[in-house]
Amino acid sequence: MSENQPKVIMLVGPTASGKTGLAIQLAQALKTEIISADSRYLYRQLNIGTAKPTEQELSQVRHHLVDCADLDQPWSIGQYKEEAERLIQRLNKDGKIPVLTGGTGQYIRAIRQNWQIPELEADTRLRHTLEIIGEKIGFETLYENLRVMDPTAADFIDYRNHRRTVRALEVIFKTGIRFSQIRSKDESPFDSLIIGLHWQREELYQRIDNRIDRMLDGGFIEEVRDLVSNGYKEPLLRMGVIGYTEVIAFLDNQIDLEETKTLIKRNTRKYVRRQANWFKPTDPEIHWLNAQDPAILEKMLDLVRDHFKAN
RNA sequence: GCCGAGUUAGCUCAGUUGGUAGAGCAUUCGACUGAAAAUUGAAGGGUCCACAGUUCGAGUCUGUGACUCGGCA
Repeated sequence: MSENQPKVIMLVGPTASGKTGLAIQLAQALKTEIISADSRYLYRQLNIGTAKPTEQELSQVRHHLVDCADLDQPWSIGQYKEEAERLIQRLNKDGKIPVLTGGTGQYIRAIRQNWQIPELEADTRLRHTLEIIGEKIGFETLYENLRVMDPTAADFIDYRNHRRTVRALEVIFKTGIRFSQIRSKDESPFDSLIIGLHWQREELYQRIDNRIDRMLDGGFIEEVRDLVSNGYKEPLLRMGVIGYTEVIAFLDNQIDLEETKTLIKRNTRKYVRRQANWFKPTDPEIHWLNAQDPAILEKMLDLVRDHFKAN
């Protein structure tokens, strides 16, 4: 690793694994700051249901990329990567090794693998049009069109995945270039230490269940009711935020409270399993630590020392 | 005690006129380049309550037993 490579500590793990608290402790010990890698912490309007760090927690250590967007102006992977990388650079200039933490695997991987993301903002109208066409002519036919224009992209996109098919076509139509040609990976410009928090599934599921019960008893329903009355129902449903979707159904009298709880728990477990695809036990770069180890903070500090001592 | 209904995957249940079984949910694994807490693919898992009988062949028909749930006494 070269001397001038900006350094970053990534703290990853599934939802409810304890990242928030440990990141704060770690950042305090290292006198540094936290960069969130959570696609739902970005939005000011989302709080209890996303288990966002509390005011009190946020005041302990400087956090970045939390509460920086509005629900009606959603961020994206491209924007996230740009901002996060800028922050990593800047904090390094101040002599700090930032702690990048969050559960959005795509964001983390984009930085780790230095994804070159097509610089093309989402065109909601075009997407909508393509979806309508897909429904008319059949998504298989739409997909066949993609195969003709960009066979490579068709190879890595499942024809049943409408959303990805539509995005690929969107890029092709708007740029005239094949989707598979504009996206790429690159060597990471950062010297990163990646620490993962490991839990047994059963225990994690239990923690999640408890956390959801606490959210629902702790004002989550009121939070969603306020959002709905402030006109955020549409963006919330479109975005598909676990918890919010189910509570909206509850407020609309489509399901009762018991069912709401069950559904949120079920969907959160599914999310945990999807997250595990981004943070794999077999990933050679992730230093997995047992999340329940009482000495975990010391172990993290050891890892930091060992990893960065060379430079 | 009598009458009725039932017993099939971890759970809830399908299973057509007999040809050794399916769905949803759950569980597990995978994909992911400007919506990603999104979107999406795949897999594992059943001595079909037990025993006997009819039949070339029984989850399916017959008998007996066990258990469950209703109703009546």
